[in-house]
Amino acid sequence: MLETSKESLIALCTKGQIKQDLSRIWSHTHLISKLLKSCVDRRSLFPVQQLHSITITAGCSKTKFISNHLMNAYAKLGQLRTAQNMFDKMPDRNVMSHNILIGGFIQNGELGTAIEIFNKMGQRNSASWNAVIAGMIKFEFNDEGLRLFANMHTEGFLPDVYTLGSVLRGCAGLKDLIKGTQVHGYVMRSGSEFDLVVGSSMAHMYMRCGSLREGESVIQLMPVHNVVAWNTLIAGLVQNGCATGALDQYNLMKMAGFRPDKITFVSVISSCSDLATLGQGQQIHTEVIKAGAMSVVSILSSLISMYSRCGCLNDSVRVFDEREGAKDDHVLWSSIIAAYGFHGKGHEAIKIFNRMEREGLQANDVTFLSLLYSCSHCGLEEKGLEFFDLMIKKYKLEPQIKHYTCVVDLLGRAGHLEEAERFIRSMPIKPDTITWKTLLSACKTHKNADMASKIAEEILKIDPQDSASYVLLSNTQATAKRWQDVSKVRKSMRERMVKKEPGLSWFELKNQVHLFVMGDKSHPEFNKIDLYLKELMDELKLHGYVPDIGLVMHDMDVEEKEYNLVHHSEKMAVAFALMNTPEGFPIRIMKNLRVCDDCHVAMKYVSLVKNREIVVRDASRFHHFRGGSCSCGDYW
DNA sequence: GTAGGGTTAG
Repeated sequence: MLETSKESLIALCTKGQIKQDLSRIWSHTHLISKLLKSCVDRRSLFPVQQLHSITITAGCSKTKFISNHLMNAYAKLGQLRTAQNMFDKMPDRNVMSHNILIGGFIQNGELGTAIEIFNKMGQRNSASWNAVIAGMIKFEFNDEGLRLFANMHTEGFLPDVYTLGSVLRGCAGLKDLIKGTQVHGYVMRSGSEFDLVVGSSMAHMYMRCGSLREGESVIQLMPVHNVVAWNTLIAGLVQNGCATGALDQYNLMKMAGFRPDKITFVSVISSCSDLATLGQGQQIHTEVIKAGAMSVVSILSSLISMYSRCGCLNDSVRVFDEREGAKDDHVLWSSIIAAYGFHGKGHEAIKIFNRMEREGLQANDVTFLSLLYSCSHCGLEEKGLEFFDLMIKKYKLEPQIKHYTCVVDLLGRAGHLEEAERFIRSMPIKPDTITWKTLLSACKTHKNADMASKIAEEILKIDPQDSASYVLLSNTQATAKRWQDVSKVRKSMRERMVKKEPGLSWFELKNQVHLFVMGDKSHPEFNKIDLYLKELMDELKLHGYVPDIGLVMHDMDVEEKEYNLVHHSEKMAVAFALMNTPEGFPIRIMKNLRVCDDCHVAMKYVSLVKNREIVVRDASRFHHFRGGSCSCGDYW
């Protein structure tokens, strides 16, 4: 049929390297289909065109088998118009021809055209359904994808592992636990729960819906694992706030003989960010270098963020400056802007943004969010409002709730409380509890107890169980010495059974994390710490420290109040750190809530009296205490 | 043909 010899055909597609398995193929048509496939894998279009003309000369270009494969190659290599032309001219299209074209359009982002082809198909098979369902879910039309899954079922097609994988991804995208659990039922009935892809997708679905336990058990029940299954588990743990568990699984994964890939690294680096365990972060950074992955943009952005959140801004800057690979990736620029902002260096953040504009890089919504955040955290109200304007007018970006909340923060921190409230009420999006809480926190900073009560009401209308708001409100009232109001807040908390989130601080010593819970005596060295704390506080008092007992919520006498204040988790952590580190060694402490006023004052005294640099990361930012003052300028 | 990830307000 074909004049061209086998060897020259193979040479054409494999750059002269004749492969054993290819030269064993006898049928020319079979060989051509194999060669086309290899061209797609190597993403080279030229040999495809060559093969096309050869088949035309040989007169076999119109056979169904060959033309389907040619069309597939064109479609996969982005030559959709050519593929469609062939499709239109095909005398006898079959289901496969349709499916190929659908897949091609989906891969090239033309979902609409793919759906059109699907709708016009007279006959479909499971693969046709799978292709459109996967496409819909890929482009986040999850609802539509799931609807199609139901249609597929009513038309008598049985879902296979491809269908189930896509559908589970759709449920994950929608965070729809109910639908996801129903699909779990299908999975069990079809006996595909042990399939690697289905299992990982299902575990991912559960974890995205917050069902950590179910996700873990799906993974554990799988008889065979691969890197993706491990990654699903590790990422699921971090995303559900279980960073310690993620790092444990990471170690187990390595012990089981799996090599972490870029996605594993991203997840574990982000765990170190959450825990602010610098030592482990550095260790993983070394592993990344050894694995030769320092040019992967997602890893670099995680590293920049990790170092910043561990209190080492210099290292963030170093990773950014020495970045290999994509120098113009806007995510890296956004990361470094956020890193500066996290440390209260708004002017530096703005400089980076200006450089970004000069270099013609496209800032996106995240860039602006980081920028607004940086401005509000160092009192650059005017600048921040300018950027908000720039974002809308010049960059044509539609602000999201997060951006609006930043603006509220900008206005509120600067003391323009009424303007902030007006701004919230005039927003085109409905404010959420976070937006209101931002304003409430500004009320506390500026000691406006009346407004605080009003704003707290708004929040409790949306979420009556929001403990942080009760605490903020009560603290604001306490600052204004409105004791009756304080007890009113506490009463309603009791009535509604709202529990205050306990204050936690932790400190990393020799790669081990020591956790301190407010008022908790369970640390093995509690007695020693307690004794040391007492001495420390007395020493601070000699230098002028006065405990701010107004902040303690409970009805107690002065001595008890002081005792309570002394056992705030960050004070216990700093005592433990002072006891266990050499003189002059900087101390890094992390806290889950915002640092309280009294601890903030005490830390300043500690840094002065003990001549130590203390870095405290609280729920919203960093505080660098040195020589009796704090980098936040008492503004947090 | 299929799965898992990064920067981001409080």
